[in-house]
Amino acid sequence: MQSITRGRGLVDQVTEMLRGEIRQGRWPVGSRIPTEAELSRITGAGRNTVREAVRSLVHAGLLDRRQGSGTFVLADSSVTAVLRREIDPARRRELLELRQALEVTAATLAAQRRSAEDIADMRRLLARMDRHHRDGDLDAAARADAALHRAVVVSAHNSTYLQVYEGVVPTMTEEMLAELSHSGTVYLSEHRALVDAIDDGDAARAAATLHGFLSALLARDAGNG
Amino acid sequence: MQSITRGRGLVDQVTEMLRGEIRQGRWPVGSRIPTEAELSRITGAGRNTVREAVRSLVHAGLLDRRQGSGTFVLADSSVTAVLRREIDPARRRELLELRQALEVTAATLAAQRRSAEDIADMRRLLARMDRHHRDGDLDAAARADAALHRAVVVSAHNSTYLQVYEGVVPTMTEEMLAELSHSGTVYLSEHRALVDAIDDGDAARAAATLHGFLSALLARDAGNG
DNA sequence: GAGCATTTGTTCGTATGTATC
DNA sequence: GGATACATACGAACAAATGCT
Repeated sequence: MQSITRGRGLVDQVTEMLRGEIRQGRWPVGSRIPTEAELSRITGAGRNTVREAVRSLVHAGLLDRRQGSGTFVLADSSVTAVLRREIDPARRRELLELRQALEVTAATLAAQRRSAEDIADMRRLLARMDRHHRDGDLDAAARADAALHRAVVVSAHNSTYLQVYEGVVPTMTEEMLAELSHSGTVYLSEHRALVDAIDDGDAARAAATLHGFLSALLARDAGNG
Repeated sequence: MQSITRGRGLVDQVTEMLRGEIRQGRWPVGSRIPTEAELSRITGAGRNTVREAVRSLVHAGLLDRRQGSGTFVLADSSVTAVLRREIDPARRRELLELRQALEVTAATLAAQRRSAEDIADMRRLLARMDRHHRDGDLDAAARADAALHRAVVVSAHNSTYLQVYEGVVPTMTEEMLAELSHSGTVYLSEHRALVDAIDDGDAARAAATLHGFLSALLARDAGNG
């Protein structure tokens, strides 16, 4: 018979198998997963069972099903998917404070653990921010900005941490875009100072730079709201 | 609750309705929700439709279904539910660092925003920790310890923050229990110093106390591992 | 332990809307 | 517009687990 035992929990078994493929990166974010017919053949489960398993991952925010087109990977972590959906963009203060908590500590750790590639990534994103800003492409500049903040968290080398932070990234990127198209400033020098501090391995200075930057945003937000 | 219009996305409508009842506390954590037959009657949707909606919330970690017994509320936030399930207890260092990020910033905010009730809660938990420790009930002492840390985050008055933190609490409580039954020490004076600093409104001292405490745990963990 | 009511678990069949060719 | 395939929703019947008497 098949490798999957028939009866109770069959859907859950298939669900876990799909989740595993996604988590381990064999089906990267953005890619299309095999058709239901193929999945049915691969797993040995009925097509109805496969459909149900896929649906539960759609509910969980990991997959996106488009009729006639296929099923695509939206995120590789349930934590990220749920946070992205649940975080209320209207609570700007709360979001900024969460960023402050996560990023300041991440900057501290990044200064202690950064690799050469980490630094190269951050410098590349800095340059990209600068270039897009000069070119007037504020949309791209905001995305580079968000990517730079994420790169700091990546450099902390803590995957649990990164899972939580990535749930914040989409909402944060939206905020940055609105903010940037409104004010036009990119705070390039502040970001450069942050990367320099991490590069130097100066944890205290990295934390202080980021803390000051986010505090300024918070103070201005309190003034507006 | 509101009745439901037939058409597309009926399952999603029911799901959102159930989620709303849970989020708004009309169905508290631990309580049993109406039977599928009742839900079907209340919403006007068929039982299979209700089942599908319930299933998605089961998968999200908000509900728990027991055959012959009923369906029970497990958590009131998807963020909390997913984090609780996904956080890997084996990654002790990562978890401690996440706690450090969340709790140190929370302590800072708590010192600025604590209410009289917040302080009363924390003092009550401090006393409980002490009492259980003297009585030799380490299990209860560990739970009071975890509850105290949670109370600090509550005092920060940031619900987004609390959602994330509560996902960490169950795993953290387990750790504390293992830790406490191993070492037998409760660090009562450190906790008292933290509460005093928050009570005094001294943000810097509160942050420093908690940062020092968690850093010590991290350092010892690095030594062991 | 036996019996019974309640509740979820599973699987059919059927009807109806909806997308695609 | 018509035909086909698919997705969605409903209902019904029975199985299995639980809790209470």
